Amino acid sequence: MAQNKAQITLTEKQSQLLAALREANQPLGAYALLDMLREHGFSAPLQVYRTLDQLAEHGLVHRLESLNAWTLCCADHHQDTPIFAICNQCGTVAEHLDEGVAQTIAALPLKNGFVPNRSIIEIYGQCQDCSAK
Amino acid sequence: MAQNKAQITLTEKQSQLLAALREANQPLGAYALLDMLREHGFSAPLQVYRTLDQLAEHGLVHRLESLNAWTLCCADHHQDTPIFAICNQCGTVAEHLDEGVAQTIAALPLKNGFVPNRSIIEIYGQCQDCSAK
DNA sequence: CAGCATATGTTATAGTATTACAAGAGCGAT
DNA sequence: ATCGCTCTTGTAATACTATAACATATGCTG
Repeated sequence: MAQNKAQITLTEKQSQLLAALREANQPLGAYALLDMLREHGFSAPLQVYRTLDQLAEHGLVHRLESLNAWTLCCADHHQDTPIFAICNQCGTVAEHLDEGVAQTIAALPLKNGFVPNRSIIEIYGQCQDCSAK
Repeated sequence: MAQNKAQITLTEKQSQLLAALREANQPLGAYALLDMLREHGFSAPLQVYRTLDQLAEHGLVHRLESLNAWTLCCADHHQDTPIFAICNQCGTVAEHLDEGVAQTIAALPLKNGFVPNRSIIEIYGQCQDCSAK
């Protein structure tokens, strides 16, 4: 799935989309991205979805299933399941990696003969910054 | 959130919706439920969504965020985070509970000052039945 | 029963994602 | 070079999911 990011040459559209996500500093939906990118050659939802799929293939963005939104990958993981911590208050997302947790979860259904191949872990709560206020 | 299920008196609509989910034996989207329930007094999406919300409040159904679909709660957990194992092939969902995993996950972002209050864990793979074929 | 709060019904619309097909770009074989 | 093929990109239309806004009904309390 995820490739070595160093080797990747991005297309213009892919770069633009990454820049938009970086600028927003929080997850964005496909149509929010479209609005930001209309002046950079994006004119229809499908162009956004295709570019997101391409970036996700390269492991550069992740989809947050519970938000219908997309966020930058902030780590250099490959196989590991990312664990997202999403702040209810400010909306920022932190990406955690914990091989132990990922393996424990992957192994859990295995007890019942279930063979896992993709896990989604999204945790809602309050981030440190918002707790301090 | 989830109450003692023994005490709950269900409305007619709630019972019908639960029966539909039970019959399907797999997660269903709101509009699929609507189609099944048109002859039982449901005539608009909002009626389905409201009933689903009520049942979810009582802990009788869960929403699968990555599928935009709903499934019966098959256990009698209260606080614990349910872990869903979803078969890519046949679409059936098994609900697992593992306090250890739930706590490990809940504690993970805590290291960074993040205070979690709701977790979503959905694992895709192949179930035992489908593996055997 | 009047007045209020709560729940339910109905219509319209917002938000998210994909299908279907047209048009162009790259590439090997003749 | 150009034909035919494949792969990618563009565009329009539509399907799928969820909620807003308002009307109507139901039930409780004084």
